[in-house]
Amino acid sequence: MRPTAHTTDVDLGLVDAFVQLSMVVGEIFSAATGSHGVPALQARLLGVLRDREPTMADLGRLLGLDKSSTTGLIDRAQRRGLVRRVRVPEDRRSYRVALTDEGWRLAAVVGEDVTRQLHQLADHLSGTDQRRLSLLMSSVVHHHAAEHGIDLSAGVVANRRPDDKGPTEKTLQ
Amino acid sequence: MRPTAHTTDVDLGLVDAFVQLSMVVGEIFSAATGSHGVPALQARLLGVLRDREPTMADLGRLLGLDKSSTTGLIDRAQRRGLVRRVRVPEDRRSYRVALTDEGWRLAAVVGEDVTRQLHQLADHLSGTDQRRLSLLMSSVVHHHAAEHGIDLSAGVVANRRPDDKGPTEKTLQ
DNA sequence: TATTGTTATACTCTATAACTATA
DNA sequence: TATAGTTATAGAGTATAACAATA
Repeated sequence: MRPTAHTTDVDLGLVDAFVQLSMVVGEIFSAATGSHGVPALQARLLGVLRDREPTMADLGRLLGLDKSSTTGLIDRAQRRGLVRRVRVPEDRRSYRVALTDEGWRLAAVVGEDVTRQLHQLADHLSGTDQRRLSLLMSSVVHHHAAEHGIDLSAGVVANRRPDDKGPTEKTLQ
Repeated sequence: MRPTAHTTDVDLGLVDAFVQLSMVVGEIFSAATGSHGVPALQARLLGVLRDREPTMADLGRLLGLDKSSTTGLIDRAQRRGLVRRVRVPEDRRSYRVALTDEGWRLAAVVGEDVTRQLHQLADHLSGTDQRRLSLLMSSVVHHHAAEHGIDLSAGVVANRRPDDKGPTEKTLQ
């Protein structure tokens, strides 16, 4: 049960390891989505929309954005043809945001790319250490979410099963 | 040597744990630096400058920025009174970027704040699990840096010893 | 000619305040 | 009045291309 040989690297210390890992992951994420022409936040949006068709206000809560920031995000994503605004009949002030066909396509390919590249980040670790790292990071994330009343289900680009097309599969093809 | 009780939280999986942890750390970092009126990138700049007095080109390499982005960053930081441009006599095209007194002061208080808050992020884990997590994340960072020829010494806001005033201590007070 | 750095331009992303339309 | 969303504005951060000054 001792760590694999690689974990004998110099310890950065908890705080620097947090910060530097976070920068590495952020750079990989941005580079992967950018290589498909999708800015990082819009890629995150695609991931969130694979699971739901939120209103603008819902989306602001899920992504932690001000309502005006949400408007701007959806404007830009709509200009790229990734999402559309769908009127809500019950409340004519409100929209639901949904993926377009192009949005579904990009969500899939970008999600696969991000998943593959982030897996490579840990492929030098033993299976045991990979599971250990995953559990410890998950524990930190859950602990933080619980302390701040955050809904973890918002998800990211990478967290969908490949057969899960989401609530609007009728709009596909 | 079994994990502590908390690590029995639901496993997000390696990829989602990477992404969500990276978002949590990024948010904590931004909020901590923002509470002192310092935008995140400028805070990272302060951390880097505690260790050296780089030229604009050095800085671009250290932070992974284009030279035009570096110009913009130093312009903004200078406008806040955090850094100054120092002429290099040997090459009159070049500047060195150095912290001002206010820059040194803010680098210290912001660094302490970030360190404290990021430590809290893992304070529910046992000492053993904290060390394990630190080592595993360090291993991932080192592995990634080695594969991409990256200089890890760039550092972050948090990685200085409190007694290390850096190369320009004569300019303090 | 090559390098250092700036400027012009164009995006993305973020928030505050004022606004419109609907509930 | 309160809520959903947009607009106006301001600023941070990113990059590409054209440029000036120096090596």
